[in-house]
Amino acid sequence: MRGAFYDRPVLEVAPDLIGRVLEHKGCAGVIVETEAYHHSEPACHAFVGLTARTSTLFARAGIAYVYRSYGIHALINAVCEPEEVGAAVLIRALEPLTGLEAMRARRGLQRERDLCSGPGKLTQALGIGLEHNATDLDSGPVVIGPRPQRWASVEIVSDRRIGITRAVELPWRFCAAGSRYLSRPVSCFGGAPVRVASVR
DNA sequence: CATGGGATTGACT
DNA sequence: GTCAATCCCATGC
Repeated sequence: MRGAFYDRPVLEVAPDLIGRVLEHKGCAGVIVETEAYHHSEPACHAFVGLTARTSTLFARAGIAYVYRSYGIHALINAVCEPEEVGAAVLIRALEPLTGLEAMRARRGLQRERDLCSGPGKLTQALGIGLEHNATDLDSGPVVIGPRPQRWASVEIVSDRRIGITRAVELPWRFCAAGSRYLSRPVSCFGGAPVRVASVR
């Protein structure tokens, strides 16, 4: 059923998104880094409860939560869990797959490794903006699709989340082990393999 | 209505 | 390593 993949505990969905493909208007990349956010912890926007801003986080699973960060960047999340739970997975980095020239044009640089190696970078590269807030991630225009064959099995490591000041101790960042396209290397404090994903 | 703080990035010392 | 850009929105008066 609609959004069923996302209507689960956010700590299950976040690692399950590693290896899947984020696509918009012919530009696509493999998700190699995610972070989980849940209304029970203060780093999550939904911690303050239901407001105009967080209404998307408390909406149905399977839609995008896109918000402006530092007045400049658009960050995209996948909304998870039932409607009474404010939770989402932040997409933090992609390995570029298709539409690299359009990505280079939007980013204004050439180096493949720099195109999507950060949450603000990947939205710029794919042309994703605030207008995509609350849009459906199965029907588009921004779509998350299944894992390509070579990503059917991928080792995932967990780590502390990046760039936050509260609930810093939670190991809710998930990365494809050994990926060269992460926003930052995996810290020496995290790094234990959490699981090997299998085909769904 | 005024204020302050970011789930960031890129330029610069 | 430091720091500014820039704007949405939650909060408080």
